Amino acid sequence: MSHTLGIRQAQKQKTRQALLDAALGLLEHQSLSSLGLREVTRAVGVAPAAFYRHFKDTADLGVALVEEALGSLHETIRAAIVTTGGSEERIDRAVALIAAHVRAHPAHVRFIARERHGGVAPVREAIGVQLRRFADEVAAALGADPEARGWSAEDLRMLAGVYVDHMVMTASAILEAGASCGDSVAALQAEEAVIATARRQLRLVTLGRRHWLD
Amino acid sequence: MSHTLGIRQAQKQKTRQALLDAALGLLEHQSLSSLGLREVTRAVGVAPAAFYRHFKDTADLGVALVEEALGSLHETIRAAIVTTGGSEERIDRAVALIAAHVRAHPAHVRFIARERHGGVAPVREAIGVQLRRFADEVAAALGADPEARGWSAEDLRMLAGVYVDHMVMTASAILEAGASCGDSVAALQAEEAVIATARRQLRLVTLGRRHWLD
DNA sequence: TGTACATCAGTGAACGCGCGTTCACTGATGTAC
DNA sequence: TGTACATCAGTGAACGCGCGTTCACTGATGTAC
Repeated sequence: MSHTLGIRQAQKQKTRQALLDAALGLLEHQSLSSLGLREVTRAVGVAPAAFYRHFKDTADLGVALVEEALGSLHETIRAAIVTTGGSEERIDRAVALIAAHVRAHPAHVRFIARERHGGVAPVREAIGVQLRRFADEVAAALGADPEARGWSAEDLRMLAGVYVDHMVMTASAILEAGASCGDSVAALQAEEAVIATARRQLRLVTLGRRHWLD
Repeated sequence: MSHTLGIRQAQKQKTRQALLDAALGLLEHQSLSSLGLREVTRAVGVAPAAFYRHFKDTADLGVALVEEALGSLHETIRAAIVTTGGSEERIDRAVALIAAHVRAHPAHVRFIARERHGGVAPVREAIGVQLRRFADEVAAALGADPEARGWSAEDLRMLAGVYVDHMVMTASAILEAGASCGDSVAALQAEEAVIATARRQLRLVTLGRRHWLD
């Protein structure tokens, strides 16, 4: 039989998750550095003091949000890496995966884009660490590809950095495109334009990659 | 004879600039959305109410900071555009110009990177408008180059977007590299590594660009 | 040039408010026998 | 199974504090004659 959490632990987890969800919602229109502990507990419907049973302060909650947000992104990246086929199809699938990720987790994407260079150092650092980890993973995958024969480790890392940065920028741009249009038809068109540009940019990178060792 | 401002106007400008400078300093360790009006006036040494003689609120001050920060960046971009020579030299000079810009205006660069996706909508939009303007300008310059024969307007805009985004990312990365090392020798080394990577990335783009119409 | 009045950048006191943090508490859940 | 005690997630009241905003004001600067 599976190990079920005690009722107490399960309830605690539920409250913790409610705090994280409420915070993520509130962060749609503000930065973490201005998010108040009382705002979050008010949104959940618990007493302010209850916050301290789960987090030291809002920066601590922010770090937890980083784990959550980049955990989901990690899966998307892995899925994009294992894609096979010609470069054109791989580009299309990678961009489609990003677009789907943005639609599935818009608040997570916004949070990462906003706090990546935000005013809360521990959160900024947590994001930096994870993105560097993603880049290492992408670099390893690129190195395994026969196309990368003759590439130095440094060049592979550079290329991986381009891909990871491009992914974050594209995700954020898709989000922004969708948000800046009141009309939902216009929003979809704007998103499509961003997606088309992202594909074009990846094609440019692919061409550069192909001629890197010329 | 030159038109000198009245004493009153000159004093007002001086106070206004002091508010902007103080705010920029305070924003090194926080986001605009958590910057308090009283913090700023306290740093300058004027009464809180004096703030309202210059700005409606801190978001309004933030928009003024965008003008200031991107005004200086605009000059750097123009300088990078008019660079001549082989692609390798142009890349070296463009990256050197960015590095010099970061050293000359670190707080401006930090502000733009932080607020580009930050929690204050008017500021985010002001930055977006200006960066799009820069991209238009770069696209126009690229279009004038004989290398761009046969490129569609859309492709030129895409390439310009790559350059502008890369510039902002690189500036922010140089800053971060310099800040994350306590040791100043290590900081310089870290900055150099970022600069070397940025050059490599631009070389990749140049190669892609050269084979775009193949 | 001198005088009388207008302007307005900056003052300082006051306001109501929500903040983060602390504390002793309650009562449901967990545990030992 | 039942009982007695321990744990601890969440409560609610209290605290001191700094916030944004308002207002009548002051006094240097500007202007008209």
